[in-house]
Amino acid sequence: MKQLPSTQRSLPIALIRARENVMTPIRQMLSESGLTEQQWRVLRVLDEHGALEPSQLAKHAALLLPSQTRIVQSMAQKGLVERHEHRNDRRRTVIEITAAGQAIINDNAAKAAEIAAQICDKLGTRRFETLLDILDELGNLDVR
Amino acid sequence: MKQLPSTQRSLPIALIRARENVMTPIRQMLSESGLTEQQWRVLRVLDEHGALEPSQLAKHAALLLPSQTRIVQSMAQKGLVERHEHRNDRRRTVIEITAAGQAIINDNAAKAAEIAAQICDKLGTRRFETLLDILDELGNLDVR
DNA sequence: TCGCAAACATTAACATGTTAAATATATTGC
DNA sequence: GCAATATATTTAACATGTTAATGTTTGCGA
Repeated sequence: MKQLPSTQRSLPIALIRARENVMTPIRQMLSESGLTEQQWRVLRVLDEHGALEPSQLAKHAALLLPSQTRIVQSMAQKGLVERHEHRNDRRRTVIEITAAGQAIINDNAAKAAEIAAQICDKLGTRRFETLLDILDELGNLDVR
Repeated sequence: MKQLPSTQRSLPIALIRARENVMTPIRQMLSESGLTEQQWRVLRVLDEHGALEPSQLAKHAALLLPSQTRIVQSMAQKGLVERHEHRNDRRRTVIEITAAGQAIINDNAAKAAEIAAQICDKLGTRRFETLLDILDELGNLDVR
């Protein structure tokens, strides 16, 4: 019978720790704009892909729909995004970034890029790319 | 000026996706015992290290203390863990797994090991070990 | 001995994660 | 044209994540 791996060598725990550490400087940056990391992801995805339907946005931003619903609601209240309904098919709604949201992207893009670059440097570009490749594979594994 | 990386190649998002996928079968297993993944981590750490003070437990289980306080409280109510106070130094408290908690570990250890082994297999042992190494490094990076 | 600082831990408040149930809208079959 | 179904989204309820504020206890110095 297989042995349970030590918690020191547990993949879920290692993923949590890595994420926690990586997010620290990003959260620090975003707190000055009053954004959470999830709100920042929403803005970045909308900036990158343009207006999206909720489910597409959720896939790109790695959010579950119930969370995203709340997040988009509060962001709409702050004027960072807008919702538009399709005329004929009322099931379809798209979410779009506003000028105010775009401004936040513009204000923080350089610093965010620098933070990402620093992590890449400290890890080494080769290891960094390897990590992204394996994580991508892991995210697409059929775990059943 | 550096470019913001595409969200397709964003480390934080990749970490989230990977974790989400890895946790799916584990959550499925735990739901039958009525445990959350965090409660499972607490049990595993206590099983592995014996009684621990709150801050030590939090480090091993990758939990923030406020979350852990609530989790341990609810687990104590269910009889899965117990708190013991030091006689002389009332600042010090240790948290210990109970027989009922130990039973849950024993009931699920084999299946949890199998799930971990499957992921290792599907990714390939070599890539799996590389991933753990890089994640560990990333978790210990000084990100400032 | 009194008061105060340091170290931990808990509580509080709000945001998000997670699962299940409810809603809404279009499509299909009759 | 209407009921049943399928799909997409939102609500609801509870657990956890995150940061700030509040306790609590001990040890130290005036």
